[in-house]
Amino acid sequence: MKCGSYEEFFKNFANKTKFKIIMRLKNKPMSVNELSKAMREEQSKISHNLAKLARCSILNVKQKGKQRIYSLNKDTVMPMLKLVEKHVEKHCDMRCKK
Amino acid sequence: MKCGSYEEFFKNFANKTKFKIIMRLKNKPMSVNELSKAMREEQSKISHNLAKLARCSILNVKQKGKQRIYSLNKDTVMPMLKLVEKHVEKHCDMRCKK
DNA sequence: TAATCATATGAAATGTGGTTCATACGAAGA
DNA sequence: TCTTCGTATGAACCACATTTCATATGATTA
Repeated sequence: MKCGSYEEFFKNFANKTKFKIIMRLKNKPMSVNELSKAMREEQSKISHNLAKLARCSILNVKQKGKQRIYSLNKDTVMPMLKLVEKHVEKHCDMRCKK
Repeated sequence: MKCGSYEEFFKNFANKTKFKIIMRLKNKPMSVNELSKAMREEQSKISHNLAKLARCSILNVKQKGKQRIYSLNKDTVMPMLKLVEKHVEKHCDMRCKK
């Protein structure tokens, strides 16, 4: 990845938009437009965010005609989310939403 | 934890100061002043940051006389860091500093 | 209980990243 | 090659998190 630091890597999980993208891509790879429509967000917003996610190899891209299909790097992301889930289960108090 | 969301949780790793604190506490628990001096940062800065880390149960606190000793929640944090290390090893290019 | 040490806290100032908007680029088909 | 569709990009703007500074609180000891 061209990601310059651990901090940069983690920023991708520390942001609502990026986190939602990650969640969407857990199910299936998607193009920019698909994501944009599914999330009801501007195309450029999604695009900017995808760029940063891909830069840290959290997502992979492949071209398919005019579209770019983004997919999740599950090897890293899935166990990461599991860890946090466990953490929340253990330490979460009433105020915690998720 | 009183941490309201995954995003809030991850913000602690996505910030230089907080990340440095985490790294320091990998070795041994420390008081606010110890950290402050070791990191050459203002006491209040450290204190503010510690508060957020503790709020998400990334750190634990215990009182010891006048001091408050902060320690790392290794159960969650260590495997988390391992995951990212692996990720970096696999995907990191030349520009990557760590 | 006064003084001191260690830490926390609030608000203002500062810094930084995210979104928006306009536009450019690239691929594919007519 | 012109047009259209899909996506990327740059800069200005905005929102929010972080730091700073002054001060308050809590624990301990003389």
